[in-house]
Amino acid sequence: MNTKDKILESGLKLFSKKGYLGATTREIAKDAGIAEITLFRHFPSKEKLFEAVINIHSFLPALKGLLPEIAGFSYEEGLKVIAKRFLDSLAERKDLVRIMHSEIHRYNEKIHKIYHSIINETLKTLASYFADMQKKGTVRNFDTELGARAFLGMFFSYFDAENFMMLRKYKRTDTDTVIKEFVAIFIKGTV
Amino acid sequence: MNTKDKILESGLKLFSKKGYLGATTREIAKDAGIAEITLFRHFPSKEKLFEAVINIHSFLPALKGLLPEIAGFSYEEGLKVIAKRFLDSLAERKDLVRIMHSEIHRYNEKIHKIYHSIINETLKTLASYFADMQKKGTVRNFDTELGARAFLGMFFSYFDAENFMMLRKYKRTDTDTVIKEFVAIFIKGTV
DNA sequence: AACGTGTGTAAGTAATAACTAACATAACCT
DNA sequence: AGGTTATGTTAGTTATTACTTACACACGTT
Repeated sequence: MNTKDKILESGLKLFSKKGYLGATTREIAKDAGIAEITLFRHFPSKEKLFEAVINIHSFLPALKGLLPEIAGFSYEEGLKVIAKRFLDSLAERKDLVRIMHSEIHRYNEKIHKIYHSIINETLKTLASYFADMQKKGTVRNFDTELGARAFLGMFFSYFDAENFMMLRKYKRTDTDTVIKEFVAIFIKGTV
Repeated sequence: MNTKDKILESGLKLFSKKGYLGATTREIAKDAGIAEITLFRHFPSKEKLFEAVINIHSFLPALKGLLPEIAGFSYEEGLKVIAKRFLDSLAERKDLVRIMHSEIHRYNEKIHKIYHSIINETLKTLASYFADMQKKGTVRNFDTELGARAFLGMFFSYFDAENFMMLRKYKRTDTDTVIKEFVAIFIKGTV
């Protein structure tokens, strides 16, 4: 791995562990196994490094291409797949989600934009799925965007509690149970 | 208001706005309208002040005595009241919730306790309400604690987005709509 | 061999932060 | 009146941190 990537990796690690102010450039450099000045030769400032860390892990929502994939599934199976994919996606980007969650209100528009694009795109994907289901007559009439928020909200909140609040009442192995129960509630609530 | 309270108030305000590291003692003192050294005369260190701020606002949620209150209500009305009360409760403690979200990793134990007291008590209240409803035959059989998490998760996530992520797609005045829609989904999903 | 590029080491600067020392003032209690 | 208490003012100290300067080493290319 080249120097720049090492710095980015250590940046992600330490920013997510200690926050933007808590992580020092010295520490990041040390963790990356390079000299501090080398960090500044690659990134003009700590802030630019932070941005780079965020941007480099900014991903296209994995759920976007999901609609065609689940087109043949039943409503229940479709929702289960979406829920699972959503939780997996969050878990993969756990560190990033944590940074954004904790730094978002004191850090400027760039983070906002990225966060928006992640959440909004997911919401829209889901809302359009619901709209399709309404056209087909599978589900009743309801505000599709609110429905999407309700659905993802259940799972995001679960993820949040599980990973950050350490409310480990239900262990990781029970994720499938959670998905099943939440999806069941939602399905009966919308059909 | 006496000096100590002024310091605590400014502490809450600035810690929640800028985080523990981001808020300086000078700034807190200035905001409280006192000399910096007076702050240190009341609190031996910044960390002790932070603890005091957290502890002073740590209180039991108002939802505990809610069950008897909604005993005569319909299932739908009961859930609406609980949702509203939960959202109001979060809104009242907005600053504290924000602190907990951003500083939870640095200060595990204390923040944990508070978080637990707010969320857990609400969860239990709700779960026991569901259990009652199951006994009465109003709702179907489902895991009451998971149901409570699903229900509150929808609203917590909504609150989170509304207040911290600034996903202001729905304005504050629409809260009633959100409650109505979420409750409708949940009711149909559990009856 | 000469040069550019990427890196390291060592030392340092400037700003800021937590926290302190010393002394003054004003209010209140006995 | 005298003493205690809570506060202010001013000017520190000490530690840390983002960021820099200056120089040297190693490597590959020409």
